Amino acid sequence: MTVRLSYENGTIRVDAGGSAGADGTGTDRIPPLPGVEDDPRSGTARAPAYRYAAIRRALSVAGVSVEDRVLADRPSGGDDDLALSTDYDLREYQADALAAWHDADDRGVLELPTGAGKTVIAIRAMVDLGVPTLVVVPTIDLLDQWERELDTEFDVPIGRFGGGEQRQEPITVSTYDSAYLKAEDVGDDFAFVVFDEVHHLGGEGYQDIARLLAAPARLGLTATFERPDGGHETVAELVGERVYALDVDDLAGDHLAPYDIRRMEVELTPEERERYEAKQGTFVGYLRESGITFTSGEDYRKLVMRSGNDPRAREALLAKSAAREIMMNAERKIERLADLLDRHREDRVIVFTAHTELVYRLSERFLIPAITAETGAKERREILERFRDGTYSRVVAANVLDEGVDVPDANVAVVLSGSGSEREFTQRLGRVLRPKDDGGRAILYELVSAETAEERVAGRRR
DNA sequence: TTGACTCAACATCCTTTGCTACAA
DNA sequence: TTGTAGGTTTCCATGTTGAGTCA
Repeated sequence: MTVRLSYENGTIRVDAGGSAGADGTGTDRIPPLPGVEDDPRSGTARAPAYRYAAIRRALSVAGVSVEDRVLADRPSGGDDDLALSTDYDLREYQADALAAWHDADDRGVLELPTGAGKTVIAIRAMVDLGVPTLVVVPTIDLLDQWERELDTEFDVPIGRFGGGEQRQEPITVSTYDSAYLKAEDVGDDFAFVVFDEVHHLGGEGYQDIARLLAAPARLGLTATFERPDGGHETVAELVGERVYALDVDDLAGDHLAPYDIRRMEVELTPEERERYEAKQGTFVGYLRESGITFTSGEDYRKLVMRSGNDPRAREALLAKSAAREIMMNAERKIERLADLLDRHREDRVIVFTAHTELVYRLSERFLIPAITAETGAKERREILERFRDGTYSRVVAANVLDEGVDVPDANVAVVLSGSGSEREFTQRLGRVLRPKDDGGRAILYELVSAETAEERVAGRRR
């Protein structure tokens, strides 16, 4: 018996070759295959495309002969294997990471800190496999960076999905958004897919990108694999398990700058304290009265749902939000920031906050260029360029510089306020860890309002 | 080509206690 | 007596991004 595999709209179609089975599906003699189910509408059996590699393996184990048309139906007829080469030499840990990935059948996630050279490993993997490859990235900025990098490294045209262009080549870079829109059409055109910042793939909609692609070889890159919502388990199913992990401390002092984290507590002013306690009291009081207890973030979502038709729940959430704003934007943090900026007059400083309004206040008060979501692409480029060439020695930003932006190196970071997200914290720290020419240490200051919920928030992210 | 706009998607959003009704 | 679920079929607010549309 021969089983025929082909790609159809994001699925792998499975037909028993030659004669159809008695039930008309043509699948009655096929051994059980991972993810394959009967599809009565088309009278065949099929599985989500991401199961392709597992199906191949199962058929091989069962000793079934296979007529595989999945990747062969590409425009080029499958004859487009690429002769790629690279001049990059991998560092020892990069080579170890790549070897671990190959050992896992060319699947899996590498968790390495920002600045560890994840791109280089991916390029080497592309050279090793020499097959059509799709690279998926979260932002236009990263799209540009990858395109430049691949263009310099390889002697083949680089395709691009995103930022207003839809140009496909054997090696193509795409945003997650464009990949989501095109995955069904191009799902059988690539034998290898690289997901940069792969934690994004845990998002509800983005998961479909990986499901619709047939590419048997899959590489995920991230600095922070685990997601608070457990989405990394889905990522592991779609891309492969985490096969190699290093954290910042494994590389600090060697390939990354040595660093110190200094937490500084500031007191709320009496007026802030009064407002904070009132707002926080409204929130906690509501929880107590309505018998709501928190064991996880899930419970918070339930409260949010409840607020849709319970005015008191809504009032409690608004009070919580106001309390958060008071502790995060405390007046004495700004005074402390003034001291720090004074102390680090000779250094390159990035100030991070959680609220845009505070960014503009700090920008006015200290005459520092500001970057928020409202800052246009052109202006943002100019500010970062001047920060890079030394015209500016400090920048204040909301959450925009956390990820996916090529930020010039700094050696001091001041986190005025942030979420409890471990990812956000790791990314912010990563902004000061590029090795210094003089071998100097990087410093991250974390300003926390004493005796507020912020102490717990700050504890959660570390 | 650029810029302004809208829209959709994603991420974070959290407390220190122990009620009430119902099923097994 | 003990164990368990708890509004049903999302979304209080803010920040950020990419895609698409239109002038």
